[in-house]
Amino acid sequence: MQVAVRRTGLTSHAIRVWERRYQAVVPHRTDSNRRLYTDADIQRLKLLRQATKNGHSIGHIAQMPTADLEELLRADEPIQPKPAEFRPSATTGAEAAIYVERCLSAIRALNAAALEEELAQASISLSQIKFLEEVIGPLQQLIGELWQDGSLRISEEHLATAVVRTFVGNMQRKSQVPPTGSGLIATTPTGQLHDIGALLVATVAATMGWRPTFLGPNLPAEEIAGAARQNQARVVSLSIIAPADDPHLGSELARLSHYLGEDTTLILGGRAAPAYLPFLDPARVVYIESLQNLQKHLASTSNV
Amino acid sequence: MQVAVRRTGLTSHAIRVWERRYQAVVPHRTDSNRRLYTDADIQRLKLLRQATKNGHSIGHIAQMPTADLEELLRADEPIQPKPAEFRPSATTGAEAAIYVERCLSAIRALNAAALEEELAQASISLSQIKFLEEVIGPLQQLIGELWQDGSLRISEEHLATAVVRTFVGNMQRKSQVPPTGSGLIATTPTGQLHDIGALLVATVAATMGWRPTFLGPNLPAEEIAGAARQNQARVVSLSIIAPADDPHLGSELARLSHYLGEDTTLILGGRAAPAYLPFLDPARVVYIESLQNLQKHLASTSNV
DNA sequence: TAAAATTTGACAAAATATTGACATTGACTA
DNA sequence: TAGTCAATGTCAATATTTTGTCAAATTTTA
Repeated sequence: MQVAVRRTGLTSHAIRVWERRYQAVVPHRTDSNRRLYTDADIQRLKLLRQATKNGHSIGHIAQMPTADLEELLRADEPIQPKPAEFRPSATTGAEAAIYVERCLSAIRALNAAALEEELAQASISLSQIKFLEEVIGPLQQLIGELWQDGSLRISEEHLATAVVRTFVGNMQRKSQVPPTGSGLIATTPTGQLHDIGALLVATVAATMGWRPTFLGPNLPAEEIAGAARQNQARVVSLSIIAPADDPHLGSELARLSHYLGEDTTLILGGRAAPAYLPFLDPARVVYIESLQNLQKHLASTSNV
Repeated sequence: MQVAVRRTGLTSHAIRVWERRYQAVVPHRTDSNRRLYTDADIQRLKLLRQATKNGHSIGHIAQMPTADLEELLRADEPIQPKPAEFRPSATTGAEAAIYVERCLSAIRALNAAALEEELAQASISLSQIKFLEEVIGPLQQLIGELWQDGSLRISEEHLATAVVRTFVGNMQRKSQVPPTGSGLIATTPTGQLHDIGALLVATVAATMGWRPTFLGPNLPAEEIAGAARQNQARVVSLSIIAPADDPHLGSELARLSHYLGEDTTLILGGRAAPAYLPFLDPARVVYIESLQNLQKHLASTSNV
């Protein structure tokens, strides 16, 4: 299955040869002898790939239990020191909301370690895209609203931002598959100070084989265009949260669109983004309202 | 095993020759005669490497029990910081400078992956405190200067900030030892927008058994005091880079000092910090000019 | 029919191991 | 002062193993 290829970042040859030589992953077959990989198989292949990238020889690790592989990676990359801990799993729909709730409690307690533990739990128990879209996204929004209210202290907001940014930044790094795809710039334009949205975009792009470059918030049009050129980016993605009536932003975006080459697509996302679409040539810009949408769009563009 | 090379920072040649000549570490072998290192082997190699860097000859220490090696390194530590014109520190200083140079190249290429790789290399090759003080610190300063010059683009600065922050944030988390010590707040006061310095403080504190809370930049005195109270922090650390003549900052600091309980120490660090010492009661504030200094101070305070 | 998947055998590139040599360095000695 | 020598890291040459990729033949899918 070529789905496996896309999701693991391995070549089909490699997957088959690992199966043939080491029985690293032995998938089920259809009646017509096609391989059928489960999510667990995919996950295991990803772990194997990561471990081999860290220098382990495939011959040695191919037969390890998956749990040992996770342990191995944790030892190599001392970035995820959290041992999993069992917890009554909530109903799938409300599960994300529960995590958001718990995260907020940790923030209120100014407890960075607890917040991080919650995020780690959530990211394990949810699929990546769900985690980003249903935990990180709502959490950010909630923090923003409470902050507007005045019912969240600045220090609480700061702590949350610091922890979330490091966590998602790690996710991006960890989920980077090999550089098969083209470049993508993720940032926010002048006046937009919140860059977590752009970081989410970079993370999703990384898992899909793109080569994302995250440039943080508040970047002038010229800078964005320059970076896009230097990185030969085929996509520039901007996150625009608020306000919906920035008098400069419209022209800034128009200018950016003008600077970008014909072969570079502009993607806008974020709550306030629709307000600025009229400033742009509809043929040159794509508005995405969710990360799943982004995922689809990147998938459809990547082969061109 | 190539893993050994990556995790110890030694060359494969060195590892083999140490084995051949001194039996420093004799790993198990596979059927096909490949070396297989255990975690303990790796740890021992790391210790040996560190010890040889401190000037011990490998021939003398290669056969020592691992416990003695640890002892040896502990004994060396306090000696290292002292001699400023000593040769070892000169060589390692040069080594750090090389890393800084390479990091800058990666930044100029807008290559986040390369930058991160350099940081990882440097952090393996240098002791933690040196890495923070001689690589991260100078790199931040260099970036600041180039940015003032206008010879560093905003996008480059943003990228560097994002990568460095994630990297150091990870370090803090990873080096957190069990929470034996008291609480510490690391942040910057109103007007101070650069928070990497505070992050460094949190990292050093984490390694020393303190329980640091990093609150990001630009926090009003009331917020800082509130967070300190809530976290029962015994130390509040502020990083003050520039400018040295902020008209509000003096009174802000005085106010903060007033809010803090008698048992809470205020630590100031950063280039512009000395300018604001006159605003504070000398008995209630400590100025630290380097991370090593901070390390000493925390060590002397922690047992009280 | 064209594209994609499977199997098998083969091959080339990369990694590892072994051995011996070489250059540098610092200490000791004539 | 110059020379000797041991210690140490690096390198080259060669043999062996490991591993990713490819090509060809065949089957399945769209």
